[in-house]
Amino acid sequence: MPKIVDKVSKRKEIARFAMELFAQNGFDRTAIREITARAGMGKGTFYDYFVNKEDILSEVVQLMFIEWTELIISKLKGVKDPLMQLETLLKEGAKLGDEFKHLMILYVDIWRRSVRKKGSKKFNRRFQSFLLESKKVVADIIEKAKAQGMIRKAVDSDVIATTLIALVDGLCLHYMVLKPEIDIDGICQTFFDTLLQGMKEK
Amino acid sequence: MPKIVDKVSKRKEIARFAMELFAQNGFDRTAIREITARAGMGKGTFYDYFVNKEDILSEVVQLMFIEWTELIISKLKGVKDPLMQLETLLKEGAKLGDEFKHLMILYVDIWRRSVRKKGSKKFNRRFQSFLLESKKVVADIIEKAKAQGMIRKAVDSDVIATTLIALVDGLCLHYMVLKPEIDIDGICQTFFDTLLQGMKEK
Amino acid sequence: MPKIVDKVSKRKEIARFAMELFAQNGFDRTAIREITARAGMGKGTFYDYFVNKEDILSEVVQLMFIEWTELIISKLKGVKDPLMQLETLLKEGAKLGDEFKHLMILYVDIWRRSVRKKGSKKFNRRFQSFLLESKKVVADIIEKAKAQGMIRKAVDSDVIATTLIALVDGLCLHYMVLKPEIDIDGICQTFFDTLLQGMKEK
Amino acid sequence: MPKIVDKVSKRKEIARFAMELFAQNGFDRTAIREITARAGMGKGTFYDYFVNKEDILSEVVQLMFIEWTELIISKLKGVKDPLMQLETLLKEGAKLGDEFKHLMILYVDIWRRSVRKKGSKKFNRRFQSFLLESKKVVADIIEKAKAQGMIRKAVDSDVIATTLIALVDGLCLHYMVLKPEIDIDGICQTFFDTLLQGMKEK
DNA sequence: AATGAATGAGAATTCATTCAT
DNA sequence: AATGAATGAATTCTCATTCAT
Repeated sequence: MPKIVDKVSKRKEIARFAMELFAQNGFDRTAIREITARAGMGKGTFYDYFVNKEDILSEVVQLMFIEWTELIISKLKGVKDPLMQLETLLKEGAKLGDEFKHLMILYVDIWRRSVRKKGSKKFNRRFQSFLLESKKVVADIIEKAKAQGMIRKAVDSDVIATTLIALVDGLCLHYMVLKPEIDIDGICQTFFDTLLQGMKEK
Repeated sequence: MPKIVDKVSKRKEIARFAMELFAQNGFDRTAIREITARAGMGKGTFYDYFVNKEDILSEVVQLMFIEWTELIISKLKGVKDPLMQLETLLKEGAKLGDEFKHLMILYVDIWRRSVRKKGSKKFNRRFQSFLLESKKVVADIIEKAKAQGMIRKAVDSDVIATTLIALVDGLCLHYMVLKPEIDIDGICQTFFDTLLQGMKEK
Repeated sequence: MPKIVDKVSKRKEIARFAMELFAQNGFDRTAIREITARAGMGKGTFYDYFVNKEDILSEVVQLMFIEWTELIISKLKGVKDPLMQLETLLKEGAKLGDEFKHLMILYVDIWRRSVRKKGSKKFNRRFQSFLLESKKVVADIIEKAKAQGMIRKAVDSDVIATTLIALVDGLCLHYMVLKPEIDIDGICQTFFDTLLQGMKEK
Repeated sequence: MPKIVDKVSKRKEIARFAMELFAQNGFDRTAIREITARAGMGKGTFYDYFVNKEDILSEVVQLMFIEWTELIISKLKGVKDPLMQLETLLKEGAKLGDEFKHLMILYVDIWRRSVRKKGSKKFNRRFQSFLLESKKVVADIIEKAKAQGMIRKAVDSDVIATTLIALVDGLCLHYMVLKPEIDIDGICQTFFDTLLQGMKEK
């Protein structure tokens, strides 16, 4: 009997190495050879765990999703007030590309693939789930704020969640490119105050 | 020095063909041969106008900027009320990837390159200018709204402009990936109303 | 030594699965993994029964020989007259590639290997036996025709058998490639009549 | 202006090198690298002349056709009597694999590809033309024999030509595999005499 | 005896870039 | 100035075979 390998966990293990490389050089510019070399295995073994290069992306997306979520959760840890949570999310989210540039590079790569509709079914499905779940997390926070009477009941939590999430992504991108010329904290603070004003009970 | 002028305009001419191809297939997946073939010239001639493949990107960014700006201007044409202009900008901007998917593909490609800091100096400078100028256009509209007493004087037009621009980019991306599951018009409308509420005189 | 017997019969069993695959995709394009998968065994086990990939070919040749022979016998079943048997052999043989294309693909693959002298000793020996035995079957029919006074005693049954067998193979090939443009039945009929004329008592 | 190359003649030149290699090792077992190495050029240059590996086969088939035809013509040169020509054709044809084993190996490779219908349109068309033209040459000789009253007018020259060509191919194959055990000259002589008997005026 | 994990040589193909003309 | 012929490094992927368990 040969050594029995947990294919699922080895997939994840390889994907973790791949993620590092994709983050550094992008998906297209990372060769299978590099991935397997870093994982300390033979080139051919890759294909025992992934049907082709594309296949590893969906695994990496899942990994990034987990990493991303853990990051956000750690940022929100200790913040109790729902409104403060939203503000933190915006501020910290916008700066994510600063602290975790490698993740951001991978993230944009994924956006690019997804926009071009080049990815596999599995890849696209996973990425969409990621986006939708992120939105749900934010919507839940807004609902809590509503429940605590901090903002109007009429506020559409889904709409605000969608826009906040999109805004975080947008700011993240802009901040990365314009970094020194932008006071990201001030911008987030001021904008959030203005939006909050609009969400409060008149 | 008429020869110099020729070089410059030929650069632009070639870049226009390149832009079409980059928009279709992305930068990496477009071969020099394809560009020169479409431009009706020999493959080697490319290197008389660009030092390498990377070099053509900065030219293309400028072109995209012009195209992009003209697009936005045409969308805003006829809209007189500054607030309506902002709303239109948001709504139409978010849907740009729908109507002009090819431009969007190119746009994300450029974001990717820029975030990775892989581009040339010239390329990055041009892209930054593009972002800053876009923001300025929006800020001017907000200033007009302030001048007409539609919103509070205290509103920071630069901050709101920055966030709106970033939001447009973010929504654009999300919309492209989640298209069928998102009521983009409704979202933009509701969000803008809320934000506006926060910007109005109490 | 029951184990020995097991090995032999398992060889044949595996070879039967291999034959199907070789017939479909050719020897070179069939992977060991496909064979073992279809045989419901582990990939490594293959090498407990065959020294290498080449080794399975000789087993397959033998199998094909049996299949082939059964096919011919079934075609001749019911035909009593030796001359009619020869005619049937020619007609049906030439059309074999039509009805049993998969066998034909395998057959040509084997010819190719044999002509190139790339095969193992065992493989070549088996293939030669196959050809010689086929000839013998035909020669026997001719002898019967001679015995019944249908053709001249002077006819060299070995020569005619050799040429008829070769002709069947040749026609089979040509028919497969030129199929729609060839009236194979008419050709066989006319040719056989002419040859028969030459074999009959003057 | 760069060096101007006659693409058509260079194609043929490369194909000639390829033919040698295909003849030795078969199409599948010949790497592009080997072809270009023998042709004294870089690996990439191959694709300036052929769209892919398959593409060179049709060129090689044409080459083989020419070589084959010249061979047959040289064999028939000096033979005036049409019947003798047919006999020569049969005898020499059957032995072709002996003298020109390399061509034969290539020939069987081509048969294999054609039977499997794996080849490109161009390849298949060329091979079919080759077969049909060969048949026509033989049919013409038979017509001449008829014209000179050597055989019955009623003989169907097309049918006999088709079978003779097929027989040559079949014998060639059998002879290559069974060589030492076969008196090919005797077989051809005897068979042809018998067939001739059937074709003569009663 | 049986197995499947691991391997790496080797295949076809692409393409930015150079350079002789 | 313009060109296209030539190149070779690099890429993805396949698969017969080995071997530890």
